[in-house]
Amino acid sequence: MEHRYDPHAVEQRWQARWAEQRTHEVQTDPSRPKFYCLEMFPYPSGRIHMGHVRNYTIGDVVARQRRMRGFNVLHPIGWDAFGMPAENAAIERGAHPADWTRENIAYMREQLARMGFSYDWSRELATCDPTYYRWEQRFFLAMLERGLAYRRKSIVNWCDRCQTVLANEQVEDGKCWRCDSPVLERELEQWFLRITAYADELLAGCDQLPGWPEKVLVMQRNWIGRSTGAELRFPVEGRDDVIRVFTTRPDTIFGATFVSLAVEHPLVAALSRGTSQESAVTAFVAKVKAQTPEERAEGKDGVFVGAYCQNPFTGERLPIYAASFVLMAYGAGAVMAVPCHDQRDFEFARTHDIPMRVVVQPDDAPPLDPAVMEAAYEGPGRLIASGEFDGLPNEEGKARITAAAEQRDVGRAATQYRLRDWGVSRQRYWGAPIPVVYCDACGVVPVPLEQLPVLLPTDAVFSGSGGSPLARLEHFVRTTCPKCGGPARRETDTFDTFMESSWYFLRYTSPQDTTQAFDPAAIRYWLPVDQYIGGVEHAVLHLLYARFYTKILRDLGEIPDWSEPGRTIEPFANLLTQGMVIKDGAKMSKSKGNVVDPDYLVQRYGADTARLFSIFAAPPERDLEWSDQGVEGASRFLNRIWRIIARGQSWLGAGAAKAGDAPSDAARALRRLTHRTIVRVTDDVERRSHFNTAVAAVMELVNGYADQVQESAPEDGDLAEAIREAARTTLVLLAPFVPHVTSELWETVGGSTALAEVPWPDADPAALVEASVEMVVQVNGKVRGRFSAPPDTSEEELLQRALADERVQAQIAGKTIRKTLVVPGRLVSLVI
RNA sequence: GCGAGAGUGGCGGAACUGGUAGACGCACUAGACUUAGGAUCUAGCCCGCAUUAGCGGAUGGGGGUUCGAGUCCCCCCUCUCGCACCA
Repeated sequence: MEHRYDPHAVEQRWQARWAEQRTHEVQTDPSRPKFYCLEMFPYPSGRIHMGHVRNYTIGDVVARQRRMRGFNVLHPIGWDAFGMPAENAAIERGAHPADWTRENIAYMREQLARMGFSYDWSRELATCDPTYYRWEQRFFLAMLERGLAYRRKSIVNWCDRCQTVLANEQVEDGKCWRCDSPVLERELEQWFLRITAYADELLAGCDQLPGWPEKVLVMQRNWIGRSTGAELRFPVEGRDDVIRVFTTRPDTIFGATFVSLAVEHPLVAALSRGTSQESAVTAFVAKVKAQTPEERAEGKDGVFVGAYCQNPFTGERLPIYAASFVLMAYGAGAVMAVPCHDQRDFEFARTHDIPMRVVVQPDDAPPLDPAVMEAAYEGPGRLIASGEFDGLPNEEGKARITAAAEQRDVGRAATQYRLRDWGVSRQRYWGAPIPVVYCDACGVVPVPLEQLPVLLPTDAVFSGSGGSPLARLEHFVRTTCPKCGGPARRETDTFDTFMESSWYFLRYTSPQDTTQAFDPAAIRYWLPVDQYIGGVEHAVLHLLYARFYTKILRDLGEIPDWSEPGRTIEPFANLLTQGMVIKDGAKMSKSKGNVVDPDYLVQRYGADTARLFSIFAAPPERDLEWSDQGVEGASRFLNRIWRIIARGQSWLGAGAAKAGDAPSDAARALRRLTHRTIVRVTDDVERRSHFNTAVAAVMELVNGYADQVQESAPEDGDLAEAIREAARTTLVLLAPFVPHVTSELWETVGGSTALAEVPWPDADPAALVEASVEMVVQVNGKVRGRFSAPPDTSEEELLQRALADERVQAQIAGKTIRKTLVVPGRLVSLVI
């Protein structure tokens, strides 16, 4: 072996061997237990960054450890290859998005290989490949057929910079998730997927994912935003129209004193027409529509529309207002206003001088008086001034009033969701074409299955303006109607790229299949993903879409349902959301100039050091603060192990010495340390996902024997054997973290099989037994002494030994012992 | 405002079910080896007082439960993230 640790030579050697022997390729093999380990696939932006290094190292540790555990481990990689940066590159430097993407993939593939990640490269896929997206086009047609995909004109989020529509999930703080420019509203014909039809199932699934971080589940539940209540109908005075409102508080119907409509509500214009309010309403609507969403959120403006409706329960005449805070997109775009029991209505009523009526009176409180109330009362209580419902607890009132509304045909129970259908049309080139054509005679016509895939043309021109490049390609746009044979035009929008990332993890199970999207047997064997790892930024976007897609593909019959009876199908059993890599307090980014290039790290220290640092510096879910010295420390540790093995190589590799009848204390102690470390590391990796403490435990082990490794073996044969075991265990336990250097050293110590094939060790319970444990003596809760005793010492004896301790004696001298407590194996507690 | 999470040495972080607070690493200090070392090895390293044993204090602040609290309960403060007029 080399005397000096040369990471490059070592890493090249092992990477070449793994590639040559296809070490990490796997087959679907139902005779073996499986483990599907997946990291969120990268966008081929050009080069990998530290976030990738961290994400993929965590995944690789899991994958390699589970392999050693005997699992058949699927650990694939691919490329989320459609998307805007490719198109922007085309606009900026004239590179074709396809070429730009291909070159980036080639480079990043090399980078990942240099990190030593144990992927099954035979399963690599890229979403821009027609052999991939053709299946997506087919899924879409199937959804279309079942009404799960539909087209409608709608107000959409428009990013002017990206020249495209954004999904609700892609609007952050009123800004584009990608480029941060303000999002505008536009009215466009768009394709939607009916994710709202799956709202309840998606919600139910949240309760069946114990392996997910609570934080992510909470975000998903909030995003779906289910609320239950009633839809009530308010007839408009003097017209046939009816205003439908959604309310979660049907119990307060007797307190409704006005009704508010969104400015976009069709009745606003209709009702005000011809009244004295018409001009005021027109002006107000124009003003509100011109406001940005933030401006709109500022105030609680409104105007009387000049008409009245009728409270369906009291028959009372209620004025109708147009109000800025009512959202057309939620519920029916209309609200029944109960000032005394809703804070917004309260404020609105105060400014517009609208009457207020208390209908819920809290128990054990003085009667509420609208004249002196400073805020709406939104808590529980009993109904008052509510006719036949008086005296009911308000929760019961909800049910009773809803039932009554149904009986009188003025309303019904209703559920609302915050979740909107997923708009999937994008006015961009670099995406999967939406497989429909428009025919003047036949309308919207799906492209027949046998004509799939609709290929993305390669000869588009990228100017960055004038809309989608596809729309300007006559040869693409112009086609014939599959139904009538007449002239027709192709859809020129492409799919949102989240369409591709919503099912890639399924395709990995049979990526080369040209006859079907998925091989059911492979899906049944591999799914669900046992461990999914990625950034929290996908908590709602990708992770919600992927869950939705899985359920929809089940319903389309594309995949078998792998879920247990009574549970909903879920793609990812366990989710680990890793934190960001930050430097100088900020996320690494080009614009901040605080980027550390993984290539530089690998060049200077080697991949193993980069891997070790990114694992050791912080627990995975927390942010990792970059530290140059921390990297040095990781490198130093690997060098240290190298030196230790090198020093003892003449005897560390020798065969097992005969164990003596009565091993020395030193030998026994080291064995105990070795096996305790096995327990800790196994638990940290398999159960806790605390990889940083797993590494720390191995460091402690190394500290426990390092100085005993000299050029020749110690005289004590049992100790020599204990050291051999400790050194080998070090390499085995570290193998998932730093696979190259440990593989190399494994050869040095005479490992006969490749380290990656060595079974993960089990601790020997006998070795864990301690000859004696250290006991602590507390006096009034403070540690005053300690002694060693065999673990099976009786409580009385422990107490006697505690009392005999000199320092304890000093503390209790002249005092009365009022209470004693013995916790065997831990401590003796005295109260004086 | 609502929801989730977090506040522990100079720093990253340990302490999983209440039981020796600060593992492991970084930085720092001293020493050894050295022509030299940012290499390596040895020792020290929460704070204060004593410095040889010891004593007192300390996990954002304040209360509480307990023989015993970083850990459990209540109140408050700060930070991070998410959602924010959702009727």
